[in-house]
Amino acid sequence: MNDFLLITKALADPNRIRALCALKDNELCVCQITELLNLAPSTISKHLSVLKTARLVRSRKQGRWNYYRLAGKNAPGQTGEAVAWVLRSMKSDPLIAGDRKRMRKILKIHPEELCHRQARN
Amino acid sequence: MNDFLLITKALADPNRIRALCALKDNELCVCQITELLNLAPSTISKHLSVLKTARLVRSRKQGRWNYYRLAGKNAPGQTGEAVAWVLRSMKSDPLIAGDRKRMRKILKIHPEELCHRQARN
DNA sequence: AATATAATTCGTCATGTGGCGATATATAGA
DNA sequence: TCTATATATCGCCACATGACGAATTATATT
Repeated sequence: MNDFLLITKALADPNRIRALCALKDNELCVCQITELLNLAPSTISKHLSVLKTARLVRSRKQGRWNYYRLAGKNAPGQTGEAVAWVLRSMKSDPLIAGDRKRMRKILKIHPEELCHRQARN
Repeated sequence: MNDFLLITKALADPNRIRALCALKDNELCVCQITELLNLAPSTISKHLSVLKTARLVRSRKQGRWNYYRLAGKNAPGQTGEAVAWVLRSMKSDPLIAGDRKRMRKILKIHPEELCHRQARN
């Protein structure tokens, strides 16, 4: 029950759903998700930690960058199933579709350059 | 996205999960769920309205009693799928198992008698 | 019509949660 | 070693949410 509630609570926020969906096709670093959702980096970091605690995402540190990716379908417990459910449910969501479009542009910018831009603000 | 968040938010509370699971095998009135969860009737009513707004349950009024049941698998949108996911996830949960056991006893008491008892407290 | 009562709605309180900026941490590069 | 910087953590605030009891609503019974 506890693990299950970690998952449902993690899924009960629109920005976390958007982040999950953005991770569908790409492994992303914090600054890329920050750019997509237009929130403070600390907020994004917190959201990602909630998703990670629920085991919906995993992360990999490479240098100064922390890359997040979706938990695979072979993930333990109900997490793989949960991720699949979210992605299926959001398949034709207009907001998510817009995010996908914006993400394509963001992906063309190198993460390093992206972080530089954010630092200037 | 909005409908989806109604569902995930509805599922992000342990008492609502317990109520959903209790409805798996039986249509129940408010006083029966109140007896199971040991909360104020107004609290139960609110929880059920949250579940209903998310279309996870339906209700039927019969006299003074309001009976709630799970949304069927043919429910619109993602609700049928969501209910099935919850039930599957909770299949071997000890708290839910205890609830099932207690619910068997509660079901032996006629709802009318149950409400009378609660009124006395 | 008047009363009793199952459930809902409302008002209130305590707690949880999302957001931010400031600070801390860890790592790359000079 | 010292500096720069990508994230994470912390402290704070505004708002959302769960709980209760009181008041309201709707319906059965007298």
